[in-house]
Amino acid sequence: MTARTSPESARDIPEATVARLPVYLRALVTLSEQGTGTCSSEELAVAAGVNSAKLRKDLSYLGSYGTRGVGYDVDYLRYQIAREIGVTQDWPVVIVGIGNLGQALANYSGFRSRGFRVVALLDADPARHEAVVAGIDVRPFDELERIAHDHSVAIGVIATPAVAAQDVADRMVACGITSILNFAPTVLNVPAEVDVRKVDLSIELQILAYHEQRKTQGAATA
Amino acid sequence: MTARTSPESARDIPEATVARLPVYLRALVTLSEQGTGTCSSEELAVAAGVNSAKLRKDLSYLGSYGTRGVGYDVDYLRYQIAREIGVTQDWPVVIVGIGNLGQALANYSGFRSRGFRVVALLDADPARHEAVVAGIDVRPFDELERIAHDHSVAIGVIATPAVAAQDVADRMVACGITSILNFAPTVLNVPAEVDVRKVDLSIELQILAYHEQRKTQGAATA
DNA sequence: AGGAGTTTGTGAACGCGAGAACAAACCGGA
DNA sequence: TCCGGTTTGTTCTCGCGTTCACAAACTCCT
Repeated sequence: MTARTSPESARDIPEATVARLPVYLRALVTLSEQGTGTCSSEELAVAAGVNSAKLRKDLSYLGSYGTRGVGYDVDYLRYQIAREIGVTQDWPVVIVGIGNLGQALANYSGFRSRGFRVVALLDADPARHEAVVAGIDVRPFDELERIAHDHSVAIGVIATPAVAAQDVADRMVACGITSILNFAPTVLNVPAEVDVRKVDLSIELQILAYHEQRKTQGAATA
Repeated sequence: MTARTSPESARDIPEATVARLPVYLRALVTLSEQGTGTCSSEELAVAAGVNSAKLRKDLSYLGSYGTRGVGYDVDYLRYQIAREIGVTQDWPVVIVGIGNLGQALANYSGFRSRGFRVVALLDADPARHEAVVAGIDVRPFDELERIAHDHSVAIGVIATPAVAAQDVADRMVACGITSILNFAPTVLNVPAEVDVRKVDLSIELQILAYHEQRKTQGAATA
């Protein structure tokens, strides 16, 4: 029987809620560093930039970690969310494509502090194999299989040009990587069991441009 | 009278559709470069990684640009979407915070090719003011007001550390900037008329980690 | 010219997420 | 122990987005 009621919550959390949990977690870390021991849903909601009703509903999917009339214990809730997301454990990550963006990612401190450990930087260009970025040697892309196997890597980051991204993704999937964060501006084709999240810098700007155009349109047309 | 039925479509496009239009645009550019003159909704949907029914409904908000029994003229549809988004015009953009990420953004060719022109790179750190990134001088942050005014900048990009982000946002808003793309891992407080879009690298990884944990959980518990 | 085949555009049903509103539960003081 | 004040957890309703399914419209072939 397939774990019909797993002991520790984790039934099925709505996707929209999952996307907000890291935001709550960051807000809690900030509150904790400020020395706040307890906070209400209203305070935490303001810190996270959301509605307090939505926040409470989100947290209710994890369980009842608050106390009515009091609020939430900051450190306790912080741990519970971290455990739910899975950042209490250590996630080995490999980054492929060490251009400007890849280097920025490798240097980003927000990864390590949240349970992600960059175990390798790979690039197909031999000219980059001499480099050391963020204290890590840049290695040839061909070593992907060995590294992924040795470190049991489950998460891969693609920061290559668009043309190379699909090949990289195919190789990653073949290595047993089942979660991919894709910064290349292209649509990746992967098996259904592999999760892909896409971050496209120019798309975000275009969405802003659309709204900006609508704002100024009225004045210009008049 | 406030343009009650503007001649060229643009009634009110659902937010979810707006977010996908840039994806369609990129797929159309790719098809056009491959020499494809016409495509069906099914072909375009595959290229964009979406459902064909959704694609057709999205396009229907712009108008009837297809031909039944035939499909869409690639270049024509491409122009219509580009015009709707607003990338047929030129958008001056200022980037604040020229660390690793800011440099990556400045060098990103996807901006210029889509109508965005980086008019200035600003940084508060004097040590960076000697640098030239992507052919553009890095200038002191204090010049924001002058540059924003001289170039009529409406869109700003924040790539600073989290602690500086709110100050930068405040100054941007005071300059008349009404659209902000925020890469700093913090919640920005801005007036309602200012659009903010957030890109958080570590949040995306955390979402992947959550699903990854769920995948392996069953096997580990058994 | 007419019919078979193809593809768009849209009406309708369905499911998910957001927000309001409230009962249940807790704390502190008398 | 009881009561007022506070805050959580949850129910309910509403609106948006997705998907199905099909009529309308176009092309091509005979």
